Amino acid sequence: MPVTLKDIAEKLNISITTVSKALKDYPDVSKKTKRLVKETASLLNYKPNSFAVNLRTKESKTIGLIIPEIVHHFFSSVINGIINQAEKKGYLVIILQSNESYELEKKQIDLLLAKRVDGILISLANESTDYSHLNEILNQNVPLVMFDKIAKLVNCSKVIINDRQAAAIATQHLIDIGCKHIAHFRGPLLPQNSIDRFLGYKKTLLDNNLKYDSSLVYISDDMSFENGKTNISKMLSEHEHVDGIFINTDLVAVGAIAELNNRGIKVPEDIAIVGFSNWFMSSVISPKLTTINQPGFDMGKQSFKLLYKEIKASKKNNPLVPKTVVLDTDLIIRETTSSTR
Amino acid sequence: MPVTLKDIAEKLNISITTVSKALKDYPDVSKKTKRLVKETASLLNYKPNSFAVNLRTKESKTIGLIIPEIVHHFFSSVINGIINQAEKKGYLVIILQSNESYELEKKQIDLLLAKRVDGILISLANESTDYSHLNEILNQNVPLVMFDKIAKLVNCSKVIINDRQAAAIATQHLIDIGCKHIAHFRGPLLPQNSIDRFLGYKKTLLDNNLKYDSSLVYISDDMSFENGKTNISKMLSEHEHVDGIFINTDLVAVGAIAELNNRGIKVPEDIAIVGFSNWFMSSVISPKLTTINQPGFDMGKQSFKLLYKEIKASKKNNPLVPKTVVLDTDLIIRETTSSTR
DNA sequence: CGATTCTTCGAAAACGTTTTCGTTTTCTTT
DNA sequence: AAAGAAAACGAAAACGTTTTCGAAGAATCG
Repeated sequence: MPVTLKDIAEKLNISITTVSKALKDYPDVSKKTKRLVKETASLLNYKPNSFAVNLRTKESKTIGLIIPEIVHHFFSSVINGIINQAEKKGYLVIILQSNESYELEKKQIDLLLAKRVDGILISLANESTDYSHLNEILNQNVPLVMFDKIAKLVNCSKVIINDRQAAAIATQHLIDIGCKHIAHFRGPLLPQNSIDRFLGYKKTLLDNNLKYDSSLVYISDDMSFENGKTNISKMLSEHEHVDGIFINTDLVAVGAIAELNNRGIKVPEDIAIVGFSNWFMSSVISPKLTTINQPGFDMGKQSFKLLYKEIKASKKNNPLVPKTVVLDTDLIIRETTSSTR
Repeated sequence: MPVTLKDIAEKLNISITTVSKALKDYPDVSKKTKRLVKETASLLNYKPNSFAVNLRTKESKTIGLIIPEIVHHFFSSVINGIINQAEKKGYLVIILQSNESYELEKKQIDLLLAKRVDGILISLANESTDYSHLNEILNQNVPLVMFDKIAKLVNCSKVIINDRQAAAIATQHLIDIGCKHIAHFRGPLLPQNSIDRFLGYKKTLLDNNLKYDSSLVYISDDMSFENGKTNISKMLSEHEHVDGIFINTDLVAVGAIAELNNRGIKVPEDIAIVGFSNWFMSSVISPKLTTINQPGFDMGKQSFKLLYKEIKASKKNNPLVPKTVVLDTDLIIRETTSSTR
């Protein structure tokens, strides 16, 4: 049987109240009894019963995290950042997966609300277009912070990168090294990310007086390695003089490079490539991929920091104005855009 | 304010007891009141206060998971398997990271015990050689299951692969395709995994009447990409006619391949390579890596299943004999060992 | 020494649920 | 209609903690 306050109290012949207060350094307990209590507490190896503490204090020092998928370099980096930061503040993290499904996302939120977590961090599933489940969180006065894949319309704090700007930098880089006919492999139509990256690509072309040709934009529905290969094949059969491609995600870019290698098309000499996300694999393939670094760890860290502030404010019943943090990305130049062109 | 049993009771002018029993379908409540209670419960959107339930039932339907690192393809697959299976049984998962540090591992265990999770899943840090912290878990009667990186001496259930056999299969494959001088890049000295893989390699050489040469065994301390490159360099300067390498982990193998590519040494024509783990990247590099598939998702699934049984048994105060589940691995033959040799 | 202020302690309520066990009500049977 | 059995309900304790508020004892001051 675990030892309780009562056990300590009986052993010392004092009241439970005094024991509790002694352990929490209340001013109305004498130094002597404090010492006595603390000694026997550690002697008996006393650990407060967190269930009782939760019930009494109405908080569990636990937060929930919902992400589209765990097995994904970017998201696991985010998780890492969140857990690290949370631990520093004494919070534990329950992780759930939406598998990019709206229904599942909804269910996971219900689970977390039922568990009465102190706050929720979420990156939306691609499918999610209805936001009632998110507003449900806010209605119950549970602090909420969204990151990466967000819904602009939901009134909560957010942590994102400037996708549009990052895409512009990537595209500009291709232009700077001399590319004239730049294609784009974009992500699915819905998520804000792929829309913004596409817009950044398009605007940069126009800003540089290059013509925008919609037939040079290919969609990768599932952002897979295969997608990269098939998109390249399609592109090569439809266009002759493409000399650069900005590709939404590294994985797709890696597929594209593999197919180009197969066909004996030289990267970057014939076609230069810029990816997006800086997955680990990008630096170990050949040629190494130039890409946009997406700061996953930092995004996790910032997200928790924001949530933490909200939790503290909400305890004081002191609503906080939602805030959006935009993180810097940077262009990592590697072999797929550099060499003697 | 969240609605409680009391609210429902007052609204219907019955006792809290009856409300509670009605919601849980006790037999001594009439069908009529059950209907009434359930109706108003969903009307008021009643959600049981999990803190109170935890305190009363002494369980939280939450388990803890400690792994060396999250940003790692194999471990994130394991996490995925665990979370998936746990959810099916109504359990949530708190994830912590040991960063391969013994001290941190100890601290994380304390955190989980303080939270009073219903059970703990752990894969050990490489550093861990002292097991008192693990026995502490067992002493407190908290169910414990270890997976992948285990301690044989701790008396709990375990889920592992047969590292020795897998290494034997990998080495035999190299022999079968004609390799005569096979090197081994092993992991650190401590973890059981790298010991077993080394032993599998050695035994297979001897079984095939090839001589075992300890100078052909190189250690990768941190199992990194760089490790692979430096090991190759060292090996090439010390040995001339190595024609095959069995490498403990895919990442190291990828580094090795990169260095061999740099030096114009052909894989697999000059040197064939077999990796270990089947990380995602292994199938996207060139040449594609032959490797041992380590079933991460399934390992997570089996680990939770075992833990679940232990939790149920422990509730009945009915100790369970620890069991060790050994999962199958398979050899995935790709380009680094196949071609026209 | 009496009155006042500090210092130190403890009784008790509260958090919301589950469950035991006794009581009341209803139904069946003769 | 009385007695017994069955069905339906509720009082109360318990889980272990936190915190308010009052009281007792010790110290201070005039």
